[in-house]
Amino acid sequence: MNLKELAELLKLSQATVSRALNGYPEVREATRQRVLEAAQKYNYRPNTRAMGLATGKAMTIGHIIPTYSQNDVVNPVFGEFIAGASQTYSANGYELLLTVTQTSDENQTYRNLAAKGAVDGVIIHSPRKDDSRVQLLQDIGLPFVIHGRVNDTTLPYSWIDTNNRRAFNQATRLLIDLGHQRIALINGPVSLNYAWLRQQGYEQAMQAAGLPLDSAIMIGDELTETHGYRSANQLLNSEDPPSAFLVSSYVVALGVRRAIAHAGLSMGKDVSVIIHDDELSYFQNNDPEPQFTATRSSVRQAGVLAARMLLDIIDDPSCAPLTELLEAQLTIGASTGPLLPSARIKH
Amino acid sequence: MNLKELAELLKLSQATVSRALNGYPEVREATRQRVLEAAQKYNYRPNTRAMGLATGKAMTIGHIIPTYSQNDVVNPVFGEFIAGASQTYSANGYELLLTVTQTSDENQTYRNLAAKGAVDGVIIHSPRKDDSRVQLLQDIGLPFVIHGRVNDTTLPYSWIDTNNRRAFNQATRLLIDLGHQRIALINGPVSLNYAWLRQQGYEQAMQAAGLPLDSAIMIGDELTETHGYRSANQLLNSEDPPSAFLVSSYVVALGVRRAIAHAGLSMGKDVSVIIHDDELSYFQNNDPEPQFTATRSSVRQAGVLAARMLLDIIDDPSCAPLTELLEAQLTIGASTGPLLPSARIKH
DNA sequence: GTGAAAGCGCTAACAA
DNA sequence: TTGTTAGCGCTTTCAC
Repeated sequence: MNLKELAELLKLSQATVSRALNGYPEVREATRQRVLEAAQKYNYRPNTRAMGLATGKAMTIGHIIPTYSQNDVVNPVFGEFIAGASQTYSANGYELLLTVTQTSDENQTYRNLAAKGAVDGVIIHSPRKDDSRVQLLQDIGLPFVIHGRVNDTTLPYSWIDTNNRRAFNQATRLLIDLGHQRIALINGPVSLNYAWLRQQGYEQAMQAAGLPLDSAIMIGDELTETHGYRSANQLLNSEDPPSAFLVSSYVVALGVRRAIAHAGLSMGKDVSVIIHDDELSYFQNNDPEPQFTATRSSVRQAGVLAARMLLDIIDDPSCAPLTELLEAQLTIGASTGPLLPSARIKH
Repeated sequence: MNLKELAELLKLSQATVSRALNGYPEVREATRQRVLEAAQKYNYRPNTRAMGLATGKAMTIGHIIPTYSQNDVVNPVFGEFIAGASQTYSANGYELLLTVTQTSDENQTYRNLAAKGAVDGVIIHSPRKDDSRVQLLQDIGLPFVIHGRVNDTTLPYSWIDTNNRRAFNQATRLLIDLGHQRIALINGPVSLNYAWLRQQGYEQAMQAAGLPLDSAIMIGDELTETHGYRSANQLLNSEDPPSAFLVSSYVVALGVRRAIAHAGLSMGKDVSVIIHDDELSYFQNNDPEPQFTATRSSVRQAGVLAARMLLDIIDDPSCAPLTELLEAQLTIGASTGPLLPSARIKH
């Protein structure tokens, strides 16, 4: 069923039917009712492409997920983030176009998307510390919001991010308070800005406590179990093994735990582990009630907000960049042995 | 830059330029070269919507992710699956439209997508044991492939799935071989078919060994850490606690481990745990070399294949349903104490 | 308050 | 081999 057929059926012009459907005021109320009913009855939906052609708007937002290596792993939080964004989109009549792209040809990806007129704006994922996409998108004139931030740029842009630096600063302080001096940081790839910020938070806490920084115990790589195992294994077998691990992502932590078990050490006794994960985290301690909070919902909320921001920008492209820094809620999962309730990090 | 402008620039008709670009044979080679160069130079990309309108094809595939509760969790494997599918799509000039929908209005979602002409076909995720979507999509006439299978239907349809029943049958057998008699199954929601199949595999292995089935130790719920903790905690504190856990997904396993620690038990000694996870898994034992295989790549591969199948169906709608059953590769992660190398499950 | 007609950017008959 | 023309389904002036 298309407009023409619907109009013929109603013995009205396409124009009137269109106006009635789109809420234009000049349509007589009785007519509108008639149109609405018929549309309902015949399950009429305006054709997206035709509408887009006529209005010049795609009513579509692109989400672009870069993969940095051939078999790169997709960040598990994407699912939640996108679920949140999707909610905002459908509430506003937008659709979500997902593109997975290799870093090598990512510039082309953005250019194509803009040139094809496939999207009205994009959300950028996994920003690097120094990311040329900010410049590129501003050149193209495609509205965008970054999920995360870029470090090495002076250009203004819109973003939403969790406070990674603060979260890691606090987690490091917690381990220091527990008496640890040699704390390993098992991180994501430091070329990605979130990992860089996490490292900064760690470094600041260490320095503030007068503890030395040792690049040998700060290891960044893809968020895989293998990374966790290899890194922890290597460190535990080194001359001067750490007494604690601060780990990005519970997937990596699975590997760290395995290495600890493999070394015959007892977690929470011989060695402490703190996990930060955007998606899932909990306190592991001896409370009778589980101290658990999933932060999945906050990642989803970030998606909702990011989408909202982007739609606002599209509405008013001249508006100043929008930014949003979310404090991580209870995102520290710990297996530290003598973890005291008072030491718990609330955000 | 659009077709019209490009054609004027080249002093050719739009038709000729279009033909040159689309590889029609009747264009003179010299002309084609001229067109191709100009297109390249001006970074011309045909407008997707206009093309779609003219051809009647959307060149877009929809992926629909149902959420069953308000704050349902998005299955972490979606990311990998979609990354794989995306690869197939871009190689064939298709785009990926992602929709997250509530189960309550999911029928409308599919109807809308079809009526709006937004997609040429869809991939269905998270099929239920008895899923009306098969019937619905066949009624609508929208080509589709299911990621997973539906149990209670006689209708033919196309699907790709991992062999969940077999994986859980083997995992259960492994635990039985290790001497366990009371094995708890901490599963996903049994209304979802994958969980149902996993349960079947478990039940068959138990029955084949002459062991009783006890519905009190088969608990299905959302794949969250909380589910794992609560279920395991309850079972460990019951009159007749299990000596082993077979767990769907490592996220759930995190909770199970926590409950075990909380009960003062030692994992792999007092109690055994086997984890099955489509996305990530490994053997945890005492081998010097980590026995680890990530199956993320196989989920991604499933995405590649599913997309390929769907495009084939769209090409030839009259073809017979395509199906693909993937054997899980080393998808059992174990923490079983006396796990012998010979007991390892290869697929 | 409603209709006729032009046009969004492209493809595909049909002509030449 | 190339050009002309008529749509694809919708919105939006401009008349009435």
